[in-house]
Amino acid sequence: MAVNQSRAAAPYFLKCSQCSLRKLCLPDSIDSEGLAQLEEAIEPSAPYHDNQIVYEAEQCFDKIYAVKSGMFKTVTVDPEGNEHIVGFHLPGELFGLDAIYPGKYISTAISISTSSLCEIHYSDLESLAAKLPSIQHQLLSLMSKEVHASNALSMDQTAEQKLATFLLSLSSRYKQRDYSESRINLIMPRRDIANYLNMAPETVSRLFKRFQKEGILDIKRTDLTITDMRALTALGGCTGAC
Amino acid sequence: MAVNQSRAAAPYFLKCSQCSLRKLCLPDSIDSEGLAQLEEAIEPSAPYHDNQIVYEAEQCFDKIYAVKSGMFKTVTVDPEGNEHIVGFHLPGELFGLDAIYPGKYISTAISISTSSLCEIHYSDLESLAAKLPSIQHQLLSLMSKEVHASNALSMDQTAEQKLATFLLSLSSRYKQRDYSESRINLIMPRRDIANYLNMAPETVSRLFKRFQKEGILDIKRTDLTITDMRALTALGGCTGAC
DNA sequence: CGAACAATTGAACCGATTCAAGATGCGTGG
DNA sequence: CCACGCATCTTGAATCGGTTCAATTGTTCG
Repeated sequence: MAVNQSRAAAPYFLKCSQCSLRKLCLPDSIDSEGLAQLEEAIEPSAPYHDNQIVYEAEQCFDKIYAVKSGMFKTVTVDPEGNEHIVGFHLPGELFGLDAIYPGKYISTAISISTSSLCEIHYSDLESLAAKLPSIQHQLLSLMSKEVHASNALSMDQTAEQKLATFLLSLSSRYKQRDYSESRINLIMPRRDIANYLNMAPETVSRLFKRFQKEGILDIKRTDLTITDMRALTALGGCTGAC
Repeated sequence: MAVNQSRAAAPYFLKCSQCSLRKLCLPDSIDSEGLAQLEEAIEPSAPYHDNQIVYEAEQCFDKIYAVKSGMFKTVTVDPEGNEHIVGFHLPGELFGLDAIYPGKYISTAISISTSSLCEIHYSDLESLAAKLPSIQHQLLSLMSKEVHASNALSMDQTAEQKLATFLLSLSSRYKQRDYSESRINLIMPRRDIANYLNMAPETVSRLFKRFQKEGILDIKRTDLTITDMRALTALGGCTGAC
């Protein structure tokens, strides 16, 4: 069932003033004036249903987004028309930052389930960052983090390692937002997981089966329970920075 | 011969005040006072010989670096002791930015040939960025660019596509710095190219041979000449953002 | 219930790696 | 200046992980 879904509706994310964008001020900001300015700049968006577009590739870059609930994916389309999923975005995470350099979105952002967002104009965020060092630092830090995530994915790994690392990543990201780290709702289809990890859906299926046989996890459709975190970590190898 | 090497010694890079870090102010800064402050913060480093370490993984993060001449590589080592090359850094490029988030270097930076650097303390850069919006923007823009580069590498591609894209990347990066875009000095060993692209050195060798047979390029040891840029671009597919 | 789509499973296939050998280039010392 | 030795690069043949193709089962929803 919708394990995370239900948590996503928790009070914490209900008011935009408390959405994850506010965390840009944290952990060290005591500047309440700046905090107020930040909250002023943040706008809640209308709720999204399944498979709705937030922005499209090539579109002019103006805002960045924070996930309040549900899940989003960002996808690129190469000249031959093949889609490639660049990332999944969980509650509490930002997306759209990769558009800063070209000044236009390079990917298309799409909701995966019933979801909600907060938005902020990037120009507002930049001027706030100039005023508040902690925001500037958090922003740069976040970008740095994204570089790591991308680098980790580009490492040469077996399909087994990639899937293990992917699950561990989801687990730790949910944990960080106070969701369960062992029970995860994989709302995205297998096809999307496979696409993101650059493998065939069949391979994902076979691996899930093997992991289950080995007692590492328990999966039924979208409902995943990690039963042996230690074993999964061992498979993943270099989980984080590496 | 050392095609790029000789260019690297051109006057433009001789004085640190004109090294690539200064470009953080560009293209739009007219704030000469800020420019002076930036130049103040930048320090030239002693020259590096082949295979010397700039910083090591796990070391505390304090400075970022700009390549003045030569070439550097950043490498990570996974738990099993396998090295992985994260990037090559050409004259005019920065490295060390991925250390912002963890607050420590996650890779080891090593000179590939006789090379030189400029350094800047990251704390100085952050405070300058807070004062000068153009620097802040350039910095964020650069980070955004790095995300793209990593994402491009993590795309599912054949060995052929990856090598073509790699060569095109080198070409365009050299071109951007006013070096030749068609004649490139591949000072790094085949082993390193292969490692960076996640393939076996043998595959790199075979591909170079094929590219040569197809009249796309002319390579002898480290001396590469791209003879058919159009064909190479076609092979590369989604070169840039994708 | 039945149609449409998603996930699973099995068998053939292919790209790239691995292993093993040979060729080439390069620095060193005679 | 040539001969030697070491390291890198190249080349060929066997192997393997993962994909592709094809068929089956399972799930969702009108």
